[in-house]
Amino acid sequence: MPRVIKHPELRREELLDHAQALFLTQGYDKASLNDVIAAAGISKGAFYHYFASKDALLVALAERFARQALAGVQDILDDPDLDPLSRLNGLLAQSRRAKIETAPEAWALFETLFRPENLVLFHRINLAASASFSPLLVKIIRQGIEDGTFRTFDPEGVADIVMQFGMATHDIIAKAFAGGTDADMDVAIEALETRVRLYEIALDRILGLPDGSIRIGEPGYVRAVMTARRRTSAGTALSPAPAR
Amino acid sequence: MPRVIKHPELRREELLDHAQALFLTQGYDKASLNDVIAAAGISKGAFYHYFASKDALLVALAERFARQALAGVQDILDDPDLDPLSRLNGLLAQSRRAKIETAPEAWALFETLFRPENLVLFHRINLAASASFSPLLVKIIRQGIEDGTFRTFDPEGVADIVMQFGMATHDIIAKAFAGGTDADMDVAIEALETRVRLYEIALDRILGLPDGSIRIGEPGYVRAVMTARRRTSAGTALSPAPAR
DNA sequence: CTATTATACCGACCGACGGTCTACCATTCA
DNA sequence: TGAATGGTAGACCGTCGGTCGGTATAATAG
Repeated sequence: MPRVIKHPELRREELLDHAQALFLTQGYDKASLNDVIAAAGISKGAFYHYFASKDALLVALAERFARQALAGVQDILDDPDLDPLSRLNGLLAQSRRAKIETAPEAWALFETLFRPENLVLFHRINLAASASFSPLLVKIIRQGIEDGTFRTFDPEGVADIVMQFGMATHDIIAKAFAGGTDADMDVAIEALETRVRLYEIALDRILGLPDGSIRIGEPGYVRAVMTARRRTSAGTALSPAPAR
Repeated sequence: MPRVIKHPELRREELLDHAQALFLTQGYDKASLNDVIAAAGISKGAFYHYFASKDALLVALAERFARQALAGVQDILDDPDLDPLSRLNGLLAQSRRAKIETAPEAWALFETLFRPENLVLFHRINLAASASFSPLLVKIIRQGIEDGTFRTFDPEGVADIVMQFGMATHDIIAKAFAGGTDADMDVAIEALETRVRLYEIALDRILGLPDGSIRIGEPGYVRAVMTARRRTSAGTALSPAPAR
């Protein structure tokens, strides 16, 4: 193997890129370190120069995901004109938009992330995301309580519920696409649509808001987005490698 | 090694017992098949006579857990005199009671189950439990809607939320005990107490009930149980094996 | 009471895994 | 020019989940 020397940060990012592709397509356990280093065109020694273990690679990957997700909502966080309810709605809607509408690979990513073989990876991302987002949610909720918009005695608890609902929604989205036929998917979309409505109303009531205040997405939004996706990107999803 | 022949069902249960102990103390990944068969005093060949893979062992274990949990609430399910709200409350309270108050090993189990190394095992149990319990919850909620007690348009969604809340509570309980000092734990208990109250109110409102209808446990219940636990069973928890 | 088949069990063995280690090459700075 | 440094290579190690050929016991049939 020829010896190629690259800028360390570039190497690191490359490793994360290849690890991401392999972990998502094959799962964390099934994708071996040898696969990763082969894809990156690098030796074992070089790998262990950058990461202490396979697990450390996973953690770094999860952190990168969380960082990217945070960057995606930074504008909403920074906007000084937003009241707490609008900011919360913006966050909820954006988290949906970012993962469904934007970069095709981001969608493929979420479609893939909920497969059982990616449980560990998903959990790590979840941890990293919770660590980043929960404090922000708590802050928003606290502001809402102060200015009288929200009414609750447990901001942290509500923030957790918001995160849970968000994750549950993604889970359902993934399952909707996992189903085979178009008819299956229509059923799944319908279920998702009502589920999102339930989450909206649940959050309204938990936060002491009038029904209809929390808007994760307009009614019909999910169906519109997903049928659009279905048209434009059939086969875009990351698929498991055919053989090993 | 002498050849000992046992009744197949007994052997199978024994294998599950040893697997349970090892998976919980060391985690599914860290506990090797060799550990399991050594503990069970059995050969590799014998193991693969009973289970197709290590994963199959995990699935069987998860199913056994779910079966036991279901058995623990069978009386509430069967009681013909319970109205939907009482039945739901009974289920919620019992799920807490069973796992906190009863058999010491059951408690140690739940304390252990939330450790990161048991993620996979936990997830499998969760799946099995959801499969068993969700339909029952849905049925109860449907009845409540029919007789006018509950008001919601998505019984399945509400059932999911109930399960989520239940699991989240266990998570918090485990963390409360994981903390080191007594002061840490007092804080954790307080947090758990308010969190349970939040879940109660959230479910009230999601189900269109007056606040205070859902009772997961009396106020102060968590503190009482956990301090009792702390006195009687310090060190009962399953601890990781010291070395390998 | 055999003969035969089915069942429970054994343990050597396999390829692949994550991880370690030594050697070595390329650059930098003395 | 040469020593030090940090990135890189790949042989190697112990262990893992899983396979396989075989053996002992139990069950059934003739």
